[in-house]
Amino acid sequence: MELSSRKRKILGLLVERYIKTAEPVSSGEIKTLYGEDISSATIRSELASLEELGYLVQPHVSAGRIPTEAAYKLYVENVLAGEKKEIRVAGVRDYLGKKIVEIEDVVRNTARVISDATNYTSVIVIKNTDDIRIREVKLVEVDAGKALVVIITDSGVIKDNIIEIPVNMGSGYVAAANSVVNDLFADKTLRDVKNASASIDDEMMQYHDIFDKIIKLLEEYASGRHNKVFVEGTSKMFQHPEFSEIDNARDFIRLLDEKDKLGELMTNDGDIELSVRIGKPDGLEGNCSMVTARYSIGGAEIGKAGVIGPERMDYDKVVSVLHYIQKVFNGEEAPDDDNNKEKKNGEIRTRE
Amino acid sequence: MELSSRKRKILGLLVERYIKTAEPVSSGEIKTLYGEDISSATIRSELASLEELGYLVQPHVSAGRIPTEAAYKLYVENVLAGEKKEIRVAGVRDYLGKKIVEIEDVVRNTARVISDATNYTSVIVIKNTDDIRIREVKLVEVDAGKALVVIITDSGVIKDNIIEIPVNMGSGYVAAANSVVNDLFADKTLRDVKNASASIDDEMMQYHDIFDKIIKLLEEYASGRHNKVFVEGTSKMFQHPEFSEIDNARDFIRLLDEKDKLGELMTNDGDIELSVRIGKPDGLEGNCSMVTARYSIGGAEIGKAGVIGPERMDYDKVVSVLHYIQKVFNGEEAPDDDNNKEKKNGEIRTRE
DNA sequence: TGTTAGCACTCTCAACCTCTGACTGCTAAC
DNA sequence: GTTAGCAGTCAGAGGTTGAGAGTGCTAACA
Repeated sequence: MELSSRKRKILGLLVERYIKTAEPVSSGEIKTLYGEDISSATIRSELASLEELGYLVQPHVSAGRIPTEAAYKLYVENVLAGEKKEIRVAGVRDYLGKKIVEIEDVVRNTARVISDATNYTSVIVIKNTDDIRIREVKLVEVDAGKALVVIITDSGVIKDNIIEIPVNMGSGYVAAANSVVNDLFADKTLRDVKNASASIDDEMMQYHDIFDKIIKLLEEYASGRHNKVFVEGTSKMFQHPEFSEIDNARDFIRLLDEKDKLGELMTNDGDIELSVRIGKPDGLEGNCSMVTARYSIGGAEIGKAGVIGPERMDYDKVVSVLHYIQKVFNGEEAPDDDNNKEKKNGEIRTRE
Repeated sequence: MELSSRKRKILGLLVERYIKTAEPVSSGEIKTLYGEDISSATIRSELASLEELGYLVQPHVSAGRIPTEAAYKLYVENVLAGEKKEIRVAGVRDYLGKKIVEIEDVVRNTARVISDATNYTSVIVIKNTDDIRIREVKLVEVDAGKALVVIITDSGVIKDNIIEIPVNMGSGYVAAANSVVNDLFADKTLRDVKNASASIDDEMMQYHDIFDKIIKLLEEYASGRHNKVFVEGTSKMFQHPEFSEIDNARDFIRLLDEKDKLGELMTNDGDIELSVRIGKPDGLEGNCSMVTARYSIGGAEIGKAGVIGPERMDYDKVVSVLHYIQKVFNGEEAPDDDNNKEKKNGEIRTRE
């Protein structure tokens, strides 16, 4: 169904207004915002028609209209199709200057920056993909019978864990195992390694046990069940009126609290560069929306960075911030001029 | 001020009742709980007197009484002085069986167990103390000019971080630095190391830079500003009626969200084995109390494990659970019999 | 002097009403 | 197709009322 240009403009104005005020928008308000001369009665009949099409609802008969999820969807399509505003965020590039750093620190900082810039809660998942290239695997003896496994990848140290090793094997054992393990793993992707696990030859049999353990570790790592999830700015939710509703607040906190589910939810949106999920239809309880961006360091996908907030989210701003962060991560530095273009009005273009 | 035995008994019953129901307790209710024959009028006059002493308040004139923070304090003293119930928690000993494991996993698991057992939100802080003994420091070259520092202590791998190292120093450089660093650091406490940092002799000067960086890292680590804070079971708060009040919920979430402050708060209670902080007088906004227990692995203090919940918290249960966890951590396994003693009644004994 | 029964009093809470203001949908005219 | 005008609807604020809960006080009693 193709919306008329006037309907699109009215719907766009209404969505933006509602995002700003969180109050139902009346025909009179839109008349003021519209610019050209048009009566509120005309707008009312357009609103009635948009309501029939499923883009608007009235909380009650004498109230203004609020957008439905369908309206947000249309609005977001428009935001994504349009040119992104450049919202440059202070402090990101500083700590990203040094390329290889402890990845968790980068992530935590980034999450905080995103949350502060958007005023929403931000979530970052370090995705455990098969495609990360292992640069080196180190075995470090830590205690009798225990060794620390450090896996160094293209994008930093992403995993360290303790495995048990045979005791009383002589002083050279760990060093030898180290070297053999490295031969097998270095410069392969996790995917390669998993496939190669069958082809261990006789000479290596004495390290079989260690191989098995490391491979198990890698598999567990790659399976995605151990996604690391970082949440920052939880309390920012209370700045938004929908979460004064205790039920919404509870659903929101529950979503963040179940980190496994959250990680799963964030990573299961396929190969989309920037995905937006809105409310119940997308599986989000408690009047929530979620915008997630895939991000990479040096070409390899590392995970997802996202923002969780009310359905009535400032998608334009959030998309811009995430887009900027994405660019910085990929090393495409943002231009240095400061003239942030403002969109003229909120007209929603339907996709042809 | 010494409370009469009857006052103590009444106050104890009232506190326990209120912990259970979250409703103001009336004189009639206490009459039922009291056992011996006593009229509600008598109880009323005792209640009036306890109110005058600051142990009780009335939400309004025709309501029952609720305990003040002072009353909780008295109650908690009684709980702490008494014999702890043995609340044995399933699942703790399993993963604690293996002594050296990735410490973060243990902590996360423990936090979850505590939260599930108590039905409150649990927090664990890995405290960065000067007293942990360094067993070994490993330098692992990660990239040109970058090395991973792994510090292995008595209680596991507690810190890993990346430092920059000089480039183009030849293949043996890192290995040599490794050995020199180890000579300096191995088998010392963080405190020792900090004091020794001045005494670097000439022969070691070429590694001066690396020393400095590692020491800086250790200092930063020991300064407590980088306490690692783990929170589990945030959404459990919503099971307790005080957090239907949106203001309380907000204060609670804010407390958990500011991890640095929270870590500071948890570790700044001195050398007390088990500390209880109740409400505003103890610096907790939003009708919160916090019970924290010092815990150690193999004698060395690792950090604090705690529970955060409403002032009206089941202190008895929480203290018991934390006490049990503490014992398991210290390797004193709990006895295997199942007869959990129930306290007879809630009489509060004032300290002599 | 401590304890008790009885009663008047106070206050909350829920139900119910009314009034006002906000917006709408509809209609008739342009 | 657009508009002015108007009747209709509803939420929310404010006020009233009655029931229920629980107290404090008093006077009598052991």
